[in-house]
Amino acid sequence: MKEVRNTNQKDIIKQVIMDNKDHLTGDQIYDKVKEHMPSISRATVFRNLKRLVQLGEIGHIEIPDGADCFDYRQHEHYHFKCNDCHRVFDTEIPYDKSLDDLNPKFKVDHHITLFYGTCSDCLEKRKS
Amino acid sequence: MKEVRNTNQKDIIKQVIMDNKDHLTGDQIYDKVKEHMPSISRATVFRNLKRLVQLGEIGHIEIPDGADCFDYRQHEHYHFKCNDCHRVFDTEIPYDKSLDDLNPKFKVDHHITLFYGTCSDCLEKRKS
DNA sequence: GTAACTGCAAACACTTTGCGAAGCA
DNA sequence: TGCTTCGCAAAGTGTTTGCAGTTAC
Repeated sequence: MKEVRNTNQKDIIKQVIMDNKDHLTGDQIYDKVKEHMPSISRATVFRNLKRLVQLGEIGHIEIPDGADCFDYRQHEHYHFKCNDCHRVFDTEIPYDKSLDDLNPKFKVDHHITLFYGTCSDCLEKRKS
Repeated sequence: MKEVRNTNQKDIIKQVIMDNKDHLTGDQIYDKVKEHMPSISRATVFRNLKRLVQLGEIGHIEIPDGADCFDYRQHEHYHFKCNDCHRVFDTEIPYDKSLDDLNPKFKVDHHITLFYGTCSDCLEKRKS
């Protein structure tokens, strides 16, 4: 088992994610972390995000088009992505683990569902 | 309305997708098309794939990690991606359009669901 | 004829990697 | 001390774009 060390940069990255209720991309996290530690490098952010996901300390949202997102939530849930502003939101739809067992051909580990459409903010903007 | 022209390269790209029952990435399609037309450029392949998707002539599978795939079928369905060989397969699970209406906060257009796990081929290989 | 399409190369967004230096246990 | 992590720059992957020349209608 590989030893895991605590570093300042890791703490700050974690803090940024915890403090932020949005879903941030790696790059957005990098920008925010740099406010607290201007010398940090992008590679360090991505490396730590990967480690934190593996440790189960943060959640990872896989997005087909564009950058993957990270959030503080642990339990699985579905997401919605706005085609206009490209932001990612949580949905209220409950995660249905039983779907994984519907496929006899594969040994399914988990699944993701992503809804596409227009968020309320962008619907508003479109009217005006 | 913009005029759409038929070109040789577009026909070949379409043919490659129709002939192939797998789910190919843009790059894989490029490789196959080049067998028939060595002078074709990658940009042309991607441009035509995009057009064909917009015209509804081919399907587009959005994959979070790695390259997007294209296939010949029109109707929506879910996919499975093997974590070992990274191939993408169709699932038998019926597309549930009604999920789109469960979210009052957003105007949902469509959704994708992607299952992750191990395909039967890779399960076999793992045993040996 | 003229708009759409092509090939090329360069740019792009996001992420990973190699390497020597720094720092935690 | 020794292994993890860091910062930097460079590479990698998948895709798009700008442009000048070519082609379909």
